[in-house]
Formats: sequence, C-alpha cells, structure tokens
Amino acid sequence: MTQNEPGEDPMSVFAIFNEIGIVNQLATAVLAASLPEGVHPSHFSIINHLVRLGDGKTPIRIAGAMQVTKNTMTHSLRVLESRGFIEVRANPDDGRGKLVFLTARGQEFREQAIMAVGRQIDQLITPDLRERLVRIKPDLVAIRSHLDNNRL
Amino acid sequence: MTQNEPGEDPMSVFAIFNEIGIVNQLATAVLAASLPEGVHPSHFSIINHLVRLGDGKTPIRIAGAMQVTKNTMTHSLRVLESRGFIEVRANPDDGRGKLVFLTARGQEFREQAIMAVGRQIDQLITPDLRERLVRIKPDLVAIRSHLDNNRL
DNA sequence: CTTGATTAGTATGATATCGAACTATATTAG
DNA sequence: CTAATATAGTTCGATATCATACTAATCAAG
Repeated sequence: MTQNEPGEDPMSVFAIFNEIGIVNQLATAVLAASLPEGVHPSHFSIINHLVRLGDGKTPIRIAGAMQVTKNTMTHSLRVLESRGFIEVRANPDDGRGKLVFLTARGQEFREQAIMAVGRQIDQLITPDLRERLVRIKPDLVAIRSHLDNNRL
Repeated sequence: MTQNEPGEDPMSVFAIFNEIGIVNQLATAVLAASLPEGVHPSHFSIINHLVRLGDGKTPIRIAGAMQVTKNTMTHSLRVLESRGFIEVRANPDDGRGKLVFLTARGQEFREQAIMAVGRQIDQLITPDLRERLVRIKPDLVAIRSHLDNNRL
C-alpha cells in the first residue's frame, strides 16, 4: 500500500498528538481529583470499559484494551474487587481463565464518578469549548477507531 | 459568569474526553515503542517541553507544566541527567533553586526520537487520518489552551 | 536584624506499571 | 494418547509516581 508521502512533515502530526496528550493530561487531572481516595483513573477506566463494552470479559482481553500488561491487570482487578466494584469468577469454558463482572456497586460508583467529574467540567469549560469538543468528536472517533484497529 | 447550562449532558462531554484519552493511550504506546530502553515517555515529554518553551527553567516550573509532583520531577531529572540529556545547575538568583538546561546530546536525542516515532506514525495513519488530525488541530489548541489556563 | 511564614528541593514509604520467570491448563502434532 | 507448544494468570524485582515529612534558603513583619 502506498504511504502518504512518508516524512512529509513528521513534526506536524507529532505536534497534534502532543496537543492531544496535554488535553488528556489536564482532563485526567480533573478526573483524578473527582475520584475518591485510593481509586486511580486507571481503575475507573476499567469499570468504564466494562460498562461500555459489556462485562464477562477475561482479564487478558481487558488488559489488551487498556494497553497494560496482564500483571498490571491482575493488580488493578484486585483493587477493584476489594472495593466490591467487580467480581472475578472462574471461566467455565477455560480452566486457566477467569471472567470479570461488574457489581451493582461498581455501576453506582461509575455513575456517581461521572456526575462528579461532570460537575467539575461544567465549572471548567465554556459554551465555546463545549461546542469545539462536540465539533471534533466525529474526527476523534475516526482517529481512535483507526488507531485501535491498527496497533503496532 | 454564567455557566453553560450545568448538567446539560454530563455524559456527552465526558465521552469526548474519553475518546481523547484512548487516542492518547494508543499514540503514547507508539511513542514508547520508539524510545530506547530505559527512556520513559514522561522523560521524553520533559525534553520536549524544554525545547518548545525554552530551557533554563526551574524543576518546580517543569513539574507544574507536566502535572507531576516535584519529587517525581527530582527523580526524572536524575534519569535525564545520568543520560547526559540535561544539565542541572544551581540557580544564581535563588540559593534554594536549580535550573535545568538541555545539552546538545539531549537535543539530538529529541530529534532522533521524533524521527523514529514519525516513521511509525507514517506507517500507521492514512491520508484521511492525517487530514482529520490537521483539521481538528485549531480546536485542540483552543481546548488545551483554555484548560491549561483554568486548572482546578 | 530577628522571627515566622513561604518556597525549592530531597528523603521515605506507598501504589501503579513493567519485564521476565513461573505454574497450570489447553491445544496441536504425531 | 503423549509430547511439544501455546495461553491465562500469578509472582518477583524494578521503575514511575504520589503523599507526607524534612532541610535549607528566601521573604515579610516588626
């Protein structure tokens, strides 16, 4: 396949991803401040993933989606389980594997956390910013989807 | 100041930041794979910051910009100094403080790293994706700038 | 000046993450 | 069926990051 004029301007695309990185850094800080003590944004992200794509997934699939190693997932799932946000059961179809399920408490937690961070965001952004965010959403989805389907 | 109809739709803005987060996650993974062993994306980010905004900054200012604590910065600067990418000197104007300077080696490193990650990105994105990225850049800059100037 | 409060940086102990090695189960070749 | 290989998850040792506490230097009040 032909290669979009390689090296055309390596800096410019890099700079855009850099902007995305900074936005994410700032937004994550807002999220972190909205979460209760001991709950890391990465933990929240796991719960969020289970709600969006459905639970009953194996730890290794979740790890792949989150781009973390399986031992990191082992650790994170323990934290979530100790808080009663998820349940980890043996996989009936695979003696090696496990399956992760959200609990009612985990779902409540997610909703409350999103409300909390939503309030912070409301205080932070203007109508203009909100409009810009909505405007770029389709492109972001396309970019996310493509990168997600073409990982290295 | 009036507040953009609070709670209008907390989920929708949250979902967009979520997309940004995933894009960043995937892009960071590409960057991490392009960096030499032992150099963390956060280390690269510090060098990048020093190039973009100029060096001779205090560790604490860099920590603020990167949204990490000052002890994290102490640690990261030691890694970068041990590799010869930066120099940390006493601040002549403040007996407590230090100043961080890029070395020639640090600048070379940044350029090579950007080239390396640029090649990976070239292989990963299509002309359509590149177009989308360029298209959303102005909005991203506006969003980043606003969030940066209105941190909690 | 001197004292109290603030600030820059470091030290210490904790959690999050990673890579490599290990265990147990599944799958495949023959 | 058995042996070799692959996969799911855990364990272990290392780095990155954080919160708290500490040291040293600056600044502000008087």
